[in-house]
Amino acid sequence: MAVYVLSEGAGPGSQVPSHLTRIPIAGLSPSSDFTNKTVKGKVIHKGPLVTVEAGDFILKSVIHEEDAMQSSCSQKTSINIIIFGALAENFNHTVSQGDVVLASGFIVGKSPTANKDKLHSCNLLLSGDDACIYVSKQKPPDPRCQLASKRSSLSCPEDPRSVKAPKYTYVRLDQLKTGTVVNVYGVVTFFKQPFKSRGTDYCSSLKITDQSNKKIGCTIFCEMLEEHPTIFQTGDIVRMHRVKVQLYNKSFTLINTRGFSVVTFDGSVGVAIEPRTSSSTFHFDDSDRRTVEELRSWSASQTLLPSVSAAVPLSAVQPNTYFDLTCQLLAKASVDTTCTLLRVWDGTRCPHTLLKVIVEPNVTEGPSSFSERKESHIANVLVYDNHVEFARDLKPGAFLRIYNLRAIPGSSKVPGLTSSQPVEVDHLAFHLHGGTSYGRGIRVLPENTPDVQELKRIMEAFSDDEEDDVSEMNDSELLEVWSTPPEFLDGDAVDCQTVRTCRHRLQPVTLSQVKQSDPSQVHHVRVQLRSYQPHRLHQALKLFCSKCASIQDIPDDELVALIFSEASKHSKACSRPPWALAGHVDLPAGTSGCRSVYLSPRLMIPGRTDQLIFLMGCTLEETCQLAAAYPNIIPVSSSGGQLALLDLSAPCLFRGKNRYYGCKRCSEAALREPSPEGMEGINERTIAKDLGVQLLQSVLLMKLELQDATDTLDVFLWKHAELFFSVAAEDVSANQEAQNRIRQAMDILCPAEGSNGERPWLDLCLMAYCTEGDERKNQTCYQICNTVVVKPTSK
DNA sequence: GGTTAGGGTTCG
Repeated sequence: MAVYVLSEGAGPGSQVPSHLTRIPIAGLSPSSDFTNKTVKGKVIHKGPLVTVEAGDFILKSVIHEEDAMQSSCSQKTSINIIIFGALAENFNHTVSQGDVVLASGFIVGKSPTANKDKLHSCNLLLSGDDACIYVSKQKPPDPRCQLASKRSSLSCPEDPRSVKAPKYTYVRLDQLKTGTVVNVYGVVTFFKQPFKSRGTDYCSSLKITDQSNKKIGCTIFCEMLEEHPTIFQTGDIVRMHRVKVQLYNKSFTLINTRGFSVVTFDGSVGVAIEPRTSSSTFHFDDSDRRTVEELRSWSASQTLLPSVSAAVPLSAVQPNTYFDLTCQLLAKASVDTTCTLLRVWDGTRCPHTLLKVIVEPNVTEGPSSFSERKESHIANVLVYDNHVEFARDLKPGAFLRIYNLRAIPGSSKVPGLTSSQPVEVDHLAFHLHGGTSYGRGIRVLPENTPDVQELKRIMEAFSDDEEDDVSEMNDSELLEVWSTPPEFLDGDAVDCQTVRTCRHRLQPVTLSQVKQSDPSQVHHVRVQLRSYQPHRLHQALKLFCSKCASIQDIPDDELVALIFSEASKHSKACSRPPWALAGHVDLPAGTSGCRSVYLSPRLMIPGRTDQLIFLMGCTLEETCQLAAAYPNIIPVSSSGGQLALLDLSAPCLFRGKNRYYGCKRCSEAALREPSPEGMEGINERTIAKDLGVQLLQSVLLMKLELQDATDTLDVFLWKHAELFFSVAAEDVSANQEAQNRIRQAMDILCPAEGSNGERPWLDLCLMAYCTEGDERKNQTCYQICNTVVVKPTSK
């Protein structure tokens, strides 16, 4: 007694046991013997599953013989079939209307409904061990059927793997149509952990992209947390079924609809494809596997996608940065109603002195003290507001990822019972601010994730015994390991000047192996830096347009100064735009005179009238001086009697020491009145939007020559350059400290010829990819990814 | 069945 699903396309006949013979429906009569006989028909009606008593069922169906054997129009070729017991339940799960079935082991009875339904005068009764139904799926059935096929362990007698589940079709993100319900695949470029909405559900917010390069926002409302996407980091791949395409703010958004389901995969090339889903019905076949692999490979080659991970180990945390921390919770304590202390570690030691928070032992969950050495590896994380509720459910021992954690230097203002720790410059405090901006939140990581496995490996190697520490090795030992070719080194034995922040579980390879590998792969290497370009680090700073992907040098100051002086020559009285108010601003002391400015009356809010000024007739030098006093300056000049923006070769905006440029190709720049809504949180993005300017982004671009015992290799440092140096590219142009940080890092990684410094070994994650441009088509390039320079521990 | 939100850092 079973329902067998036959493989697609083979036709029911080919996989049915050969001792069975098919007979026509029309010729059935109650008296005959039907041992080893079958009838075949399409299911034209499928009744509900009726429970007679617990575990006993009846189901009525009608099949129609389409390729009627020896039949004429007048003959009855549709017949009722009544199925009993577990077979009925099985049939209900497996068979859909439209399927073609072949039944055997039946009894033929007299149909009591023949007069009413005008069907065959007989019916087929299927019950007991002899009854059998072979199904040939004719169309994609309700996806819920897959659950049934798993539960009831349906199989085809010849080949269990031939059970074909329906094939879903997936819409590329540039093919979305408003109002349709679609299935999609995408690489996550932004996400928020589910947070409580004002309604009844939790809300997940994410943005995804695919090979079409379209970025689509998605909003998922589900009451149950487990129904939400299980996203651990940007770069993860999601597959969503039954999301509706809506238009919001002229952009498509995807929102879950009835029957929504989502599966998430790790997005890294080379990591096992393990679906993360709460859905027990989910379907995954070779074509899904292919899709995931293609998206991984494509994503790895995209320099425009956000960093694969913002994850930084405690050993590489820099003050004044936001980062993601993968860690284990050791203990926690409620500080007050809006703040909870999480004591965490990741097995590495932060070179900065960390803030100490003292709480009473009786409010601490988990151990209230640790060995001195372990204590030095523990970070105190203060989580606020909405995160307090989430933290309440966390258990010591859990593995966590804390998103958008902020490292604040020198802060001693901590609520509750704190030590009277003096404010020292090097003290670092970790805050998870309230809200969900930038995906702020906490997620518990399951034990089987690669990240947690890696964490455990590091933690197991941790010893409370100070002597075991590698840093305690004497110089001659260090010299010995440093002069050993990298392929002979144990992965952890050397103090490396860099650490990888990725989760690829890859064995390090040599550069010669890298060169022999296929492109679109990720490699881990241990190398030295032989040389790098440009040596004048300010030349490493470029301007990048995220819209047209062009990259250009930062305009030379002389050129910019020339544009300003030319513009100021032509700055005579001109008609002001109807919305603007005209005024004057005094030049800084030491220079004489004053200059025309224009203001928007929308900004004439007490206390903030000078938030944004349009400045006319100033030299570059004067503008820079005024930028110290006015937070936002837009240089303008007179053009044809009208007030106009300067040529986009010059900065379109000064904000303090920062200058912002627009893309000439992608901007439709014009002087427009600032939008009032922008004034609440005025910044370079809101201003650029008002002016129609596509802002150029500061990026760092360097070429590094790597070497090991086997070969040398030129690689780029671009997409993850900010992570590598722990600086914001934007700061590099205006901030001496950021410039020094890069200079110092490069001096350590690649000491100048003749200096005493040894070239340190570097653990790097390298991404290989093919260039797509016409000129250098199919050339393999390499970029350093997921790698952070570690500063030597301050003595 | 309809609603929630619609990314863009902070009180600490």
